[in-house]
Amino acid sequence: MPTKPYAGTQSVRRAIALLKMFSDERHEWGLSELAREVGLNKTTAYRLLTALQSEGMVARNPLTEGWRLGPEAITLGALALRSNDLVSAARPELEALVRETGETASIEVLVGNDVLILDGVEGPSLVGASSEVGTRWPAHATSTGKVLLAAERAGGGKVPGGPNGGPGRSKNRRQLRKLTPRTITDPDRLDRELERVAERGWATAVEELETGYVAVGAPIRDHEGRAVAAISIGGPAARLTAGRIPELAKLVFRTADRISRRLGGRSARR
Amino acid sequence: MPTKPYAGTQSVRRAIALLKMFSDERHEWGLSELAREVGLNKTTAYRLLTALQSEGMVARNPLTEGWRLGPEAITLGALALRSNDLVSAARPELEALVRETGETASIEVLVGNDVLILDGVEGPSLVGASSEVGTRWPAHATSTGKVLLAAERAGGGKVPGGPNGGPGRSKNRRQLRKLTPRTITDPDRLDRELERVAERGWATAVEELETGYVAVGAPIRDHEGRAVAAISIGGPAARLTAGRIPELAKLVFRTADRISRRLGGRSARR
DNA sequence: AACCATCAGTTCATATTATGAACCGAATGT
DNA sequence: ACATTCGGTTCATAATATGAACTGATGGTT
Repeated sequence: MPTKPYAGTQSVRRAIALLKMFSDERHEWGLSELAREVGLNKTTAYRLLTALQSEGMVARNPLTEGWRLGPEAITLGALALRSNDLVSAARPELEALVRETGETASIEVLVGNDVLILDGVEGPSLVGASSEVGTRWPAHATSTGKVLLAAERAGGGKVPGGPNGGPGRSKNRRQLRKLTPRTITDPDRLDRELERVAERGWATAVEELETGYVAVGAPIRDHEGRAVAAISIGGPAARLTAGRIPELAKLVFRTADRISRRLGGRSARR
Repeated sequence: MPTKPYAGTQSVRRAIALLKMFSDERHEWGLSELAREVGLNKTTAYRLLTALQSEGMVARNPLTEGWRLGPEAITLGALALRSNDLVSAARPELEALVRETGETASIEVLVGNDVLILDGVEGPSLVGASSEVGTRWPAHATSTGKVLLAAERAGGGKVPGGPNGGPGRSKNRRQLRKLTPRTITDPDRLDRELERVAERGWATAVEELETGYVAVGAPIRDHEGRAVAAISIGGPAARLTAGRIPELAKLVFRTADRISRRLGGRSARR
């Protein structure tokens, strides 16, 4: 079996790969460079792009003639977001949490080694975290990510950078990015941290994602007790002091539990 | 030329067609029904779906085993939205407009025969319009849509239901949907309305989209004077009375003009 | 001004790739 | 007990996607 990474349609995966090349750093691509970057023949890239264009998934900047994401991507994304039951179930609880704590709250899911922000409720403070829906952060540096990774780990799943990746799991061995001086990048340390998180049921991220930013997260569980999402509150380190963390953790934990029950999930107590 | 609607990759277009089957009415599909609905062989649909799944564009509901949109769709959509320069340019102006008028404002683009909401700023009133980003409305029943269609028309473009569709333009001849008793559904009447809109530079939609809802819209133009988007304010008919329309139109028009200039566009004066 | 490099986009012969009829076993309904 | 419908798989076939080579335009360099 030389190279057959996936059964299925190659051209479709290639097309999606093209879409994924767009990022906040790079809204727009020229054909040649884009093709080069994804490792496709220019002709192939061109054909795939025109196909995507005909469906509105990409569009061309009339000025620069560059390729960018199209309106249909927006439509689909918004729809995907709305069809996520988690968001609607969590919204009122998040709002309540913000009222209680005065900090910004959000709900996130694990996708790959990142957490994806599904929804956010801004706190009243001016110095607050701005949680942009749809953005992603490295899981190992966030409270929500730790909570979800801890659940993965407990379920025998693979954890990024983890030392216990099964045989042949080379894809997973990639480096844990250091985002601040306090980001946990040592796989063993992360493993121990996750073990602790799994035990107590909530996680913190103290200036591990961004200097000066602190967050506390807890898991939302489905009817089988699997952690399907996590919520957190976050704000400046000046307000989320070590002394206040336990109290906040309790609130976040309880809110997560309430959302779980809304979804027909069981209590977070293991 | 028998059937060769587009050059390009068939499987990619089919895959996107699958994605587009998801809607607010239908978050989730079973394989067979979905395949039947898009007119694909079940095997083909299955393969395309697994390919999309491997890229995270669709995901499966672990409970029902049904197919739904995946997290990657959310990521892409949010990114597409952020990479739209219009949104960031318009935001502060829309906020100012809301402060001035007390009504809800939004910015929209034309995609096909619909307008797509790119961004919205809610008014302070409780009885307000809720403008959900990413949703679409039939262009002919909205103020923004009329503004954009009027520009199409002026530029010799095709207009939905329009009598002046070029020869062989059958796709375009489809019926104008009647959403309220006041929706314009007669192509000739719409044509006259668009002519008027093009002349004066702004449009209204008085209980044409939804009974009790009134909106006023004006176009945003790029450096070549092409209308690339439109903004509007909208609210309950009780507040947006006929007497108040001209004054509101002036405000909306000026705001649109200001956004155009922010984008390096020229003044809306033809 | 001649040159070179790089761009977007097109052509076309090739075989790789996607395709769909038929099939399987499991649920579900009658 | 039988009939449907489901999700999913197999496999021979040809239709489809592929990429090397080409065109023509643009822009920078010497």
